[in-house]
Amino acid sequence: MKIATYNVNGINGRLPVLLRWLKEAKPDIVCLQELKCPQDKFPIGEIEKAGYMAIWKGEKRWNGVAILSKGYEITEVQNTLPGDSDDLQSRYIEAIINKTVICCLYLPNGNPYPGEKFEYKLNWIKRFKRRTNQLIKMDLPAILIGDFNIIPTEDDVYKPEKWKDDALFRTEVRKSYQDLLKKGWTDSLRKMYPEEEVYTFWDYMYESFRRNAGMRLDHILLSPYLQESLVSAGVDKEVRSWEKTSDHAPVWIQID
DNA sequence: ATGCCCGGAGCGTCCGGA
Repeated sequence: MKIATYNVNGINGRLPVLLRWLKEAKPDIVCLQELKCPQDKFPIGEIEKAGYMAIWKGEKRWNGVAILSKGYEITEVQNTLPGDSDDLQSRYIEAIINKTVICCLYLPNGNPYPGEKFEYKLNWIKRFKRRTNQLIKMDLPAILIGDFNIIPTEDDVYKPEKWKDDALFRTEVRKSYQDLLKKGWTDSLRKMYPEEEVYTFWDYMYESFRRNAGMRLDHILLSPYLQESLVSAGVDKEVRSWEKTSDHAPVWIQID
């Protein structure tokens, strides 16, 4: 089973790129972030024509997450992250597909630091950890997948010294990612590529892609139940070079 | 390197992103 995540940065503007990638990469399950479309503007017709079922949680202008599946039925578990009924941002959707819990997330960016947005990010992480700890206790096949907006280590960004006080790289944010790994979650891309440079995002500005000034923000974490099932993983970096592309590239794993 | 690029909303020019 091939499972992928792709921050599309606007699903309607990105539709030709998304459909081309789906056709070429043939993932079974896809988690999308930054739909940037209201609930009733999700292009479900085109997605179905491409052979996928979908569930999604839109928002008028920003955020928005979706889960696509080819062949396997999707059972939605929840489409908000529990723990704050005042939080109306569409950043979390969870489903069971092929007996596996798929947690699709678009974790807040948190910039500028310090400030309200950074505090919102820390709170969101706290709520997320409550859910991930529940899943660990249940000892079942589960996957945390999406745009974490966290650069896990100094090896995951082109010039770490420039990002010290950025919300993507602050020590407390990095620590929270390491805490997930300590609880038993496996960073699948890092497991498959322990030494290599793995970037998933390149800014539109400053010719970042040409200079390979990238960072690793999109992650796929496996519950202990699944850690021996990981077969392969990768980043479809060439998609970042296509016309009218996203600033993120698709990331995928293959599990037994 | 963050003034520089994008998408969305909507029609001038913001906001948010990372």
